[in-house]
Amino acid sequence: MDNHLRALRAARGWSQQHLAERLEVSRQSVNAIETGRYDPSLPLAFRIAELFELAIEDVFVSPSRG
Amino acid sequence: MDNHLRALRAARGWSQQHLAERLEVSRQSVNAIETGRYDPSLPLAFRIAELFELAIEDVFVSPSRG
DNA sequence: CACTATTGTGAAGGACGCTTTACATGACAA
DNA sequence: TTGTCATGTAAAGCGTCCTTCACAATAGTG
Repeated sequence: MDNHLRALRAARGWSQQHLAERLEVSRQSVNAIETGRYDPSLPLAFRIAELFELAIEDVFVSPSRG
Repeated sequence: MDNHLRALRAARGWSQQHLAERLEVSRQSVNAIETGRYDPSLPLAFRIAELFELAIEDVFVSPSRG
């Protein structure tokens, strides 16, 4: 599942470390999601969307929608 | 994380088995999500929202939003 | 009664999400 | 060169997601 996390983070000038702290996850988790190694859990996806004030569908891209 | 899956399914008169087949998961997975035993993965949450033609936020309720 | 449909749950196993610790790289400043 | 920051990745461990097989309980039908 694709996502726009790196672009959203870069647009705010945040490091992975800073984003991880705001999300209360490890820096490695942020990195893994950005590099597509795995998808976040649903609760973490909610926290990410809320932090960026976007809908989950605007952060994560369903494969069936391209 | 709370969700409205049971109500959405009931509104369409579907059994857990029928919903599970449409989502391509097991009946036990549907039951576990409905009874709150665990949250779905993000990809499955997308499939559920798409099936009901709703936003993920309209199916699953973030704890931080009550 | 027997039979079916629906739902809830348990156990065991595989794959994934997230952690901590750790090491390596490249960019940039002193 | 030395030091720091940001990033990428690996390993080990734990809990979660999802599976199959299985059994129980309830409700409705014959």
